[in-house]
Amino acid sequence: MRTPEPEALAGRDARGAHHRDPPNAQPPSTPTRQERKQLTRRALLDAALELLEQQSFASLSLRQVTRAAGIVPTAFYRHFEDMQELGLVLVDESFRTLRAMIRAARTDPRTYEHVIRNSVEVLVSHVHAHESHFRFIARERFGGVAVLRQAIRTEIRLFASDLAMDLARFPVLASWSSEDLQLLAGLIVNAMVSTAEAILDGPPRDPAAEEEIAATARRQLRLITLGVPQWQGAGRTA
Amino acid sequence: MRTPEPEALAGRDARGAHHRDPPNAQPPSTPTRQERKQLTRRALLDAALELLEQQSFASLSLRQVTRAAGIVPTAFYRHFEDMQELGLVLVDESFRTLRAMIRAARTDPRTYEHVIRNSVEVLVSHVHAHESHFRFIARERFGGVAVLRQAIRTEIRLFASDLAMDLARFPVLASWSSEDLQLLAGLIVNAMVSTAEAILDGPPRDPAAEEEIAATARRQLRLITLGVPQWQGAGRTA
DNA sequence: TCATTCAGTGCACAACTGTTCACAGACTAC
DNA sequence: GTAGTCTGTGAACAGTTGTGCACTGAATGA
Repeated sequence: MRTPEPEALAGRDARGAHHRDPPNAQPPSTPTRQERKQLTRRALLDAALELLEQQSFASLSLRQVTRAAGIVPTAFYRHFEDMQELGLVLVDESFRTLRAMIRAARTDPRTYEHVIRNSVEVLVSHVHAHESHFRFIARERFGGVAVLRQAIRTEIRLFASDLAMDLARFPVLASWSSEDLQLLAGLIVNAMVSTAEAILDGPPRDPAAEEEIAATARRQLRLITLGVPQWQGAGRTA
Repeated sequence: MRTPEPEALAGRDARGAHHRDPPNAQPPSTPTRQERKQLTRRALLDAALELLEQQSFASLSLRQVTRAAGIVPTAFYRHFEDMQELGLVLVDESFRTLRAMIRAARTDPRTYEHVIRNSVEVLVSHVHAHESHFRFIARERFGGVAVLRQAIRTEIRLFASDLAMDLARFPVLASWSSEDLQLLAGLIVNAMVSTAEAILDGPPRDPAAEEEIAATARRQLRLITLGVPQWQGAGRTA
């Protein structure tokens, strides 16, 4: 007599469609077949993402996802070969937003102080805007599923390389070797990652606690940048 | 017809006994009942630890553990109430070795350079000596099991506080507020954690790659310390 | 208009899970 | 020596899992 859960397919923000539609807000009254397929695909991804806030990917079952998405288990295979494939899509999605974030942060590369303040702000707001994505990444970075771990690691490395390139545009860093730049970028990425994790692990909606996390992040970054002018090859002898 | 796997109870290094025995190498020919209980308890913990190298705790089943330990599933309850309880014991064990590590590292607090070199070396060797413990911690720090996450977080916080106290003994840092010391300690712990994770995620037994990780760690720490003399309250305005 | 495509259904199966219970038998305490 | 304690056993349970298969019926393209 088990009641099917019809919540998902209709509910949730189903604005995941990639196709260009006229600036007409309403979704088409009679969606095409492909559109409806994309819709349930999104429903699956969103359902997984929501479930992943409370458990890790390794313990997430195909049936849980389909149940939450409002379809029958076997229909899953119309969209993904595997749970693993779904996981990889989530990794990809998550880093897409991350890249959007850093792109936003590097628009104004004036002084350190500006960049720090700006970057931390952008980071915090983006973490909130994509909480489930960030939580997913944080959780699976060292999680039990090797494929996801590897995918995430390469993405983070790419991210750090991007940052290193951006850093090279600062006058103080112009003369640095790319190796040293990577080092610095790695340090900054570490700080940012742990900041994101602190936000996610902190109290849910506590602006004060959050501002303190942000302040700590700013000060950490500042402390790092204070060492920069003193560097000039001194570290290479370490 | 399923063949029971008798490997575990006898095999593995079963030197987990806490009782004082005479410097007689041989284990007693007829171990007492409590001793044998401790032995299978260790077998359970070790089996779990070994399985956790390839999967996360959330996906680790009671039956897997008992199978690997060579006992029947129901016997598990003679030792632990729960899988969760076993997990908490593992957290405790892991941080016991971590604390031993920092204690070893702080024996020689002379100059930065010495301490950095020394600490990194100690870190690397300890990570290797207790690979499975470290991997377990890294994996579950943001894993799917809330209780473990919380336990690990408090332990790390304790660890950072310990470090902050140690740092206070350096002349350059004598005048720092405890808040600033915590900040610095947090930064260092971050670097060390990510170093440990890099070692665990790197190629298994590649001394060259590992020395490079260690070198990066040293340089990261060095860069951080370079900022320290410049600090003097400058960061508080951030 | 009609044949085809295909997202979603429903049933089935074997495998695995956590936990219960009564029981065996070796160690322990008296 | 004997009664009791307690670790490990084995069968059984209800529940969940991934996946194969034949199916339905609506959107699709000719």
